[in-house]
Amino acid sequence: MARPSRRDVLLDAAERIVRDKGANHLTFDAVAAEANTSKGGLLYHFASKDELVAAMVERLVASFDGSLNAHAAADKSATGRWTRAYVATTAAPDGRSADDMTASALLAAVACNPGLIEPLRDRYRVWREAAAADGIAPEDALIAMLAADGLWIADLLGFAPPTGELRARLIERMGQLARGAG
Amino acid sequence: MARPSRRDVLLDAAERIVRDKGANHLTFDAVAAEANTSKGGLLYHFASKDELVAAMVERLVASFDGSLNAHAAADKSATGRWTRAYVATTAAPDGRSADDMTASALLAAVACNPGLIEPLRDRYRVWREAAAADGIAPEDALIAMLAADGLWIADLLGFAPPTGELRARLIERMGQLARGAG
DNA sequence: GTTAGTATACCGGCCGGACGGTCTATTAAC
DNA sequence: GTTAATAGACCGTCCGGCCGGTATACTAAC
Repeated sequence: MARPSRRDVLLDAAERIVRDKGANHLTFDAVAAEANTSKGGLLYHFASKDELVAAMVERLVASFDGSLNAHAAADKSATGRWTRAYVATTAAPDGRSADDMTASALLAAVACNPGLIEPLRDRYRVWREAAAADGIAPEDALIAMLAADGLWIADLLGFAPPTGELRARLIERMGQLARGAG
Repeated sequence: MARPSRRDVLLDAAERIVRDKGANHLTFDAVAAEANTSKGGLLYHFASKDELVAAMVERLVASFDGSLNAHAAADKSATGRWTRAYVATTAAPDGRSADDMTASALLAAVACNPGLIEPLRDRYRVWREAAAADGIAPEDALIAMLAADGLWIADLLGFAPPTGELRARLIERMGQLARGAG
C-alpha cells in the first residue's frame, strides 16, 4: 500500500475520534490535533464539516464495494454469490469485530447530518437487487444480509455479540441460507 | 410507578427533536422550545444532558421489555417463544413502526455519550439468554433476532427496506426459524 | 384564618467555553 | 515566482450548565 495521501490521514484521524470519543466530539480542532496538523491544514482539504463527513461516507462506500466485488469474484459458485459476498464483507469471523472505520463514518453521518448517508442508501438499493437476483429465494438472501447487518450492529454497539463456537455456527448458518439450503 | 407526566412530555419532545432534526440538534434550548417550556424548567428535571439521554434510554428499555413480555405471555407455544417475541417487538409488519423511541434514544446516546447505552447492553445479554434457551437451535434463534435488528436498522436509516409481499415473506421466514422449522 | 415556613415546579438571563468557519501569513515544491 | 499546503489567530454564534428569583401548594402554629 502506497503512502496514504494526506486526505486519508485526516480521514483516519476523524474516524479515530468518532470511535474513541463519540460522534459529537468530531470537531475540526480535535481532528487536526489527532492528525498532528493544524485546523487550517484540515480546512484546506475539507471546506466544511459536511464535506468531511461526506468524504468519510464516500470512502466507506468505496471500501465496502471493493471488498464486495473481491469476494464475489473469488466465489466459484454463481448461486447466492452476491449474498455470500455481502455476508462475508459485513460479518467479521470472530475476535476482530466489524471494522470501526466504517462504523465511524456511519455514526458521524447520522449524528451530524442524516442526509449525508444518501450515497449509502443508493448502494444498498444496488446490493439488494444483486442479492434478489442471486438464484436463491429472495427472502433467504434477505435474511442472510439482514442478519449480517444485525451482527455488525451487535459488534459495534456491544449488544451481546455472539462469540466462539456459537458465532461460527451462526455464520455457517448464514452461508447455508446463501447457498439456497435454508 | 406512575412517573410524573411532565417528565414524559419532556422526553417526548427530546425524541421528536432527534427524529426530526438529528441527534446533534438535541440541545436544551431546542427541547425546551419543543415542549413549550423553559430551559430552566427542563434543567429542573434533568440536571445534565447525560441525565436527559440516560432517561431516554431507560424509558426505551422499559418499553421494549414490556412489549417483549406481552408478546411472550400471549404466545401459546413454548418452543421459540422468546425468539418470536423479540422478532415481533423489533420488526414492524410494514410501513412505519412505533420505534421512534428506540431510534431517538439510541441515536442520542451514541452521539452524546456511548457509555449511556450500557443499560441496553445489559438487557441484550438477558434477551439473548432467553432466546438461547428457547428450545430451538441457538443459531436459528440468533439469526432470527439479528435479522430483526437488521430490518429495524434498514427501516431506520432507509437502507432499501423491503416492503410489501417480500417483507411479509421475510417476516414469515423469521417466524419459521423461531419455530425451529429452519 | 392568618401567618410563617417549607417543598415542588418552573422561569429566563447569564457566563464561559467550545465550535464552525474566515483570514492572513508562512513554508515547500518545482 | 507561482502554486499547493500548512499554520494559527480570530470572530460570531451556539450550547451546556448555573443561579437568582417566582408561583403554587401544603402544613402547622397561634
